[in-house]
Amino acid sequence: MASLDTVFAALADPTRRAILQMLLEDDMAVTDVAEPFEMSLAAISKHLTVLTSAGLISQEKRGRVKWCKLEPDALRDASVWMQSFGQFEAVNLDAFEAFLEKELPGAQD
Amino acid sequence: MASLDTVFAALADPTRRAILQMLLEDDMAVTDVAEPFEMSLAAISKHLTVLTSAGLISQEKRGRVKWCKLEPDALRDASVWMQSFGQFEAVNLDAFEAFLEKELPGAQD
DNA sequence: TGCAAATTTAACCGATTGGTTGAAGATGTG
DNA sequence: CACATCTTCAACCAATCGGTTAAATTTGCA
Repeated sequence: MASLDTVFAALADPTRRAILQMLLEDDMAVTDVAEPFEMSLAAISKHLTVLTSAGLISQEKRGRVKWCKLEPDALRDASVWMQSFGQFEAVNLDAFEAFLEKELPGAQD
Repeated sequence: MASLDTVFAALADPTRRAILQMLLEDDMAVTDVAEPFEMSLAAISKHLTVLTSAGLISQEKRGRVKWCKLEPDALRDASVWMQSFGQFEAVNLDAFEAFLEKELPGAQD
């Protein structure tokens, strides 16, 4: 399971975020992922390795071609982590804590 | 306005995420932020600079003491970006609960 | 077989990161 | 004023990052 560290670090690069956007459309071969970028194929290959070890994509080789597939589930932990901050004004935090306490008996402040 | 790059990069470090967690409780002075960590005050000061330039916290000096305050709005852009991937529109309380268990084992607060 | 295509590996590079230590600034207090 | 407290700055260090080029590897095909 990839850590929050590796997920956030993977998302911190604009090239990698653009790759994820592209893969939202469809699965792609490495060469096709690299095409719009003005950098070497080797650099894109490294970016794809980073995304894979963060669990954000998976890669499957069929013949000569390695297909890249988005794995959006990997964003769940990161998204939950962020939204716990982003919405703490919108939701009633005291009520939320009360909820947690009810759902997790023994969890004290 | 801080970029997605700097926000995600700031979140990619566990010390900085722990600092944000602490600031969820209340505003804190730099020295108090540093107290639980086994690293120098200068290192924490650098982490706080990173968080500030990402817009995730603000710092205000009153007297000798510089107070650190969480700025959760800075997560909105990043959150919106992640929402473009679909299934993370709302806070899922069950997922949040599971996440807390994983990130802070035995320490619900 | 022999060549072209798809992708990774290796070696290298400069910039950045996350940490250290020690000194230096600010600012309250006796 | 003298001194302690709060925080940053400066210099340094090893490790990592994002990129390069060139060579190697794996696979498909005429």
